[in-house]
Amino acid sequence: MTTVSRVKRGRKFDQVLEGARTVFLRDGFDGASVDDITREAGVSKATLYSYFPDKRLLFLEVAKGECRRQAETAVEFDDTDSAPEMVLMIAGRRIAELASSDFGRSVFRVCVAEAERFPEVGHEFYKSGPGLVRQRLIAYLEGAIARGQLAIDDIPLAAAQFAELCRAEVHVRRLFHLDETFSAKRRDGIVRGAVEMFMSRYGVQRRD
Amino acid sequence: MTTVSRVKRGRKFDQVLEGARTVFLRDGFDGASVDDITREAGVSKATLYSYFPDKRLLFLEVAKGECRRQAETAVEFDDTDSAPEMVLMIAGRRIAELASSDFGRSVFRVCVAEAERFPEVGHEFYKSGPGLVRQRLIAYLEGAIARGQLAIDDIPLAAAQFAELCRAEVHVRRLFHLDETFSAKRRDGIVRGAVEMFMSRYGVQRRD
DNA sequence: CGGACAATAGACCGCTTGGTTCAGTTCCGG
DNA sequence: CCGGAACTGAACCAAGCGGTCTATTGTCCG
Repeated sequence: MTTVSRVKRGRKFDQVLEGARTVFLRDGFDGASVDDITREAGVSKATLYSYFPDKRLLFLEVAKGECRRQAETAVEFDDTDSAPEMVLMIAGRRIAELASSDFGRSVFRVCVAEAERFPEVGHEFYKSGPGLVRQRLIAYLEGAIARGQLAIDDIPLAAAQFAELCRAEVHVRRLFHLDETFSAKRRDGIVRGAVEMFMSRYGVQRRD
Repeated sequence: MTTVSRVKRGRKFDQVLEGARTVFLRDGFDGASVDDITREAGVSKATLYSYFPDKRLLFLEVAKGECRRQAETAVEFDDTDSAPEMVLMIAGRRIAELASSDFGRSVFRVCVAEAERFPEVGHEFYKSGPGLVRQRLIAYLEGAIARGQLAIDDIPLAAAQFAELCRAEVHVRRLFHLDETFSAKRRDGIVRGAVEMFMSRYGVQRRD
């Protein structure tokens, strides 16, 4: 049971955080009023302010939490023994999925909007999103090179390129509401294009 | 004393727009107060409101103007007869420059932040930025294919891929303040990587 | 030179915001 | 079932907001 430090101080702590999450991701920092948040959380203002000294800190807490959630959805590389085409296809799908999801879009939007005012949010976002993906891709690519499956000189660049290719169009068009959804099919086409391009540049042997 | 005998109506119109531009790009829509803008513009509130009925409309005007400015800086393709490597290298440099410039970053940030509240701003941004680049790239690629310089099946995808490759890392790292500047050298490296990748996928003949 | 009139500065208004306070209510372990 | 901590709801505050209004300035033309 979570009886240890749980019940100590704050029965409604999670409610507050959850409400803040909803409202901040929907309306941004300025767009969200504290009253909105309390209403959404089903909690009184005094309760909210008993947990968080001010709106700023509450926002930072939420933002960091969302970045952590984002990190959890990031790519992982398990079956590193398969052909790079397969591994990259699966990884690319994850990247494209996040880029086109409502969650990914909201977090991105809010972090971009507030990165000037809250630089730490910007860093956290990068570290838990694009940065983490990049890092894991690099690790995989190094392995694949060692295994003789790929030939890459500038590994960090290659990692960035692949990730960027998987987000091509998807990200931007979702951000600016040019497409409200991306079908798995359409996403797959883009990811396949990314893999083909990547392999034709860095693959050690041609395949038809 | 003003030696200028100008059109009476609108002496300070440009001042207002310029001040609004500065403040909106720096602080966003909510972050910018009308008083900030008048102060920056060196103009009174009544003057501002004699030109624009409200803050919303002023913002829209500024946003559209910035998108237009952005469009002016977009790639153009003149010397379409050179080798694709050269043409793409030059185009890619332009893309990477805009992505890493303060101007490009500010406009992007503000448009992302407000695309929810002002959908037209989002559309305008896409149309005058990534969309325009994409469109011109497509036109160029079609020509290059006709000339037998390239072999591409999905042209729009290829265009998106190239643009995205040129922005790899640059854009994201600037957005979230991981790098305050990108040297021309570093940018060139990324663009060169983009061109190499693009050519190894879509070039009709291999070159070493 | 002077009267008409548009452009201006900035005081002003109503309203919302973030944040505080407090008298009372609910919850829960002992 | 008691006592104290957690929670509530509403009232309240100062500050700042977008937007308006008026008194004043500057300019043009007869």
